[in-house]
Amino acid sequence: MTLIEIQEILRDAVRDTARKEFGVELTQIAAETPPKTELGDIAFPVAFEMAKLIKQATGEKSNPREIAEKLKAALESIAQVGRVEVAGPGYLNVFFDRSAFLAANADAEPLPNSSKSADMSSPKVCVEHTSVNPNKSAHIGHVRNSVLGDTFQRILKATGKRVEVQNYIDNTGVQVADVVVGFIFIENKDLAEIKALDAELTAAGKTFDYYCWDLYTKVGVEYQTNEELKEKRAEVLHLIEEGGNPTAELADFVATRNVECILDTMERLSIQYDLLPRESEILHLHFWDRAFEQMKKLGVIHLETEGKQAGCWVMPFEEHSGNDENETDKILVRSNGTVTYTGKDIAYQMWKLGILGLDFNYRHFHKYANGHDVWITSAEANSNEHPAFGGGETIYNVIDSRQSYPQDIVRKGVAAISPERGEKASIHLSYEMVALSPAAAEELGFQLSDEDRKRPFIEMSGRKGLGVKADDLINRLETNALAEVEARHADSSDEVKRNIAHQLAVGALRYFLLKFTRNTVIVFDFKEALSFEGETGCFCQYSAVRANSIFRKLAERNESLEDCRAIIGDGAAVAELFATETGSDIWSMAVLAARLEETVEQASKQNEPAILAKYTFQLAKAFNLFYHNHKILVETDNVKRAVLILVADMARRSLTAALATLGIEVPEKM
RNA sequence: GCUCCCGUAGCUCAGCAGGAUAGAGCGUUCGCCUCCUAAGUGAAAGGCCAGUGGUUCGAAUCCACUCGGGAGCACCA
Repeated sequence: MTLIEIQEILRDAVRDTARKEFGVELTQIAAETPPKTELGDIAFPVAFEMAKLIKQATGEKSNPREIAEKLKAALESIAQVGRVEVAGPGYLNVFFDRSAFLAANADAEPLPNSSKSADMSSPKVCVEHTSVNPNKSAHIGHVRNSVLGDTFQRILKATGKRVEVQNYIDNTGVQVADVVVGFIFIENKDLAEIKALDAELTAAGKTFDYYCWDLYTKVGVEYQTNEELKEKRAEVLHLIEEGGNPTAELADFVATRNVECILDTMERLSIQYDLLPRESEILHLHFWDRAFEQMKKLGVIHLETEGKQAGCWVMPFEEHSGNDENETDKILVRSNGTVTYTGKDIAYQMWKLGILGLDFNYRHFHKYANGHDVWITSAEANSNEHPAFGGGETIYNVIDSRQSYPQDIVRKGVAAISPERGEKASIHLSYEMVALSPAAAEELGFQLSDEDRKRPFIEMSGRKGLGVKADDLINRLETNALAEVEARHADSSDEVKRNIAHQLAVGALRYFLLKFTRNTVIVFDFKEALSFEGETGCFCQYSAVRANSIFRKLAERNESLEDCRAIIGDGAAVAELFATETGSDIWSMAVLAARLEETVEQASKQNEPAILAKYTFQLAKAFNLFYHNHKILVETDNVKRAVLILVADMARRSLTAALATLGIEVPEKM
């Protein structure tokens, strides 16, 4: 019986007793973890609420402690419960039958639902993340998006959801046009020359996306003084959108090469995708026209005939309070007949939900080293063997909080077209940006104005070339980690050492980005991001590595977990052990390890990966303490030794599963 | 002008379907490797939870207002 199951039984018992004994109907019953193990394993502060409800119903005042006493009797009759205490003004503190719990959970799967995620009958959800404009390399702000999205999809899978991961490619936008302008009009290169340049860069160990990063900045600077060049941008943008011309072909090469580079960067962080939907296909397959038809038919959009918006198709949007300058209605089709970004996004969101009535064509894009396939949309139907994409029950869009307003419009627009699915089918997983401290910006070599220097943080900007590039940071982390590994395991092979350094770098970066809750602005600090000590991914990995080394030693001695279970027998001696002070200490490790499933559920429900990150750290810290306090292998009391081993095993399996859900691997040694 | 987010230890952050003594990490000071990995660990110091008022048996947590800081409100994407 898992912890979640026991909790449900307890809740039911509380609810039944409240109804039978007091005539009170409880809807939600809050269960909390007491601050200390001495105060029990689960606490219900429910008697206070009941006293209030009874007073409302009958007008009679009742004593919370007396209510708690009655509930106590009901809960104590449950098999999994050892005893119940009424504490303080009326807390109901439940203590499990510890030895029975250990026997039932010692070999339990820490995340029992995760296997269901591969089952085609499980509900499907889509998670869109990354979506970096394919005109330059990714920076640390993009990585926050990707790590958040990737971790969240892992959390959803751990709860048994079937997940499709999409990375939207805006390959026809102005950002791509700007780099194309740079190649054609500043560098005077044609497609063949760009391909040659790409080959040169690759041969020199450099990357195309880094080259574009600099070129993009250069174009931005040039625009400030060169009006002629700015006019070229509009021309280029138009040619790209139209397609079927040399400029569009050049742009496609540039965008695709950048996508490949960004996918490489993300793969270094264990981030993979299922599908890359592109804006070019949304245009060429006329997704918007279909959405437009539906919206007109349903009357959720109308043609404005007078006023400032005359000639535009607009969607009423009352919730947004406009002022004199900003209208309250949102324009979806401009007076010149072109569709706005928001309009396209509504059509795309409809496709994701499977209510557009159109589909993309697909072709295979790339096979990852682990065999996973990623597909890309295509205008031509040139592959008939592809998985079914889109049509998710719920859609999670990982997009930073600055886009809350447009996301809100998309959600409301889609809900207007499909009221039965409603707004709840579209979830904006918003997060605050990663910014630079003024000091960090200067460390990167940027000149700041006096005004900027006084600001709490400086926003990163791809246009200005201001940002910490993802690969640079990963490289620095790997270099630092390698030096540490070198110092500890000089005799290992280079390949082993590099692999460990890589795993540590990934752990450090992912944990660093996940420990902050979504609505906290991360003011990037090199020292903190590069740290391997304290509250870091490395700390958690180290804890797991130490745990594994215990079991490596055990295996060398030909001892197994089955032996431990045999030693425990009927559990009478275990119950005696858990009743002592040291036993209580051991118990608290076991019960914390058993809370992983509950924590993952909570992180999923609240759309907050940081909850899992914090738990993982807490678990690692608890294990370090456990490891420090109990010398497991040399323990002479047989029963205690067996219990220590079983609990250590629970902890390391929970820790490993928690880390895996965060996208962090456990190195073989550190 | 309107909307949203943030304000908790010297610094960076958790805690916020109201509940037990407000927690971590970094930094500071003093300790711990004959023993399963010291990337570890013990202890100390450090708090009017921005302010005011309200709701409540009970508020860091909910409500209102005020003050600071940030983001957003396009026929841009």
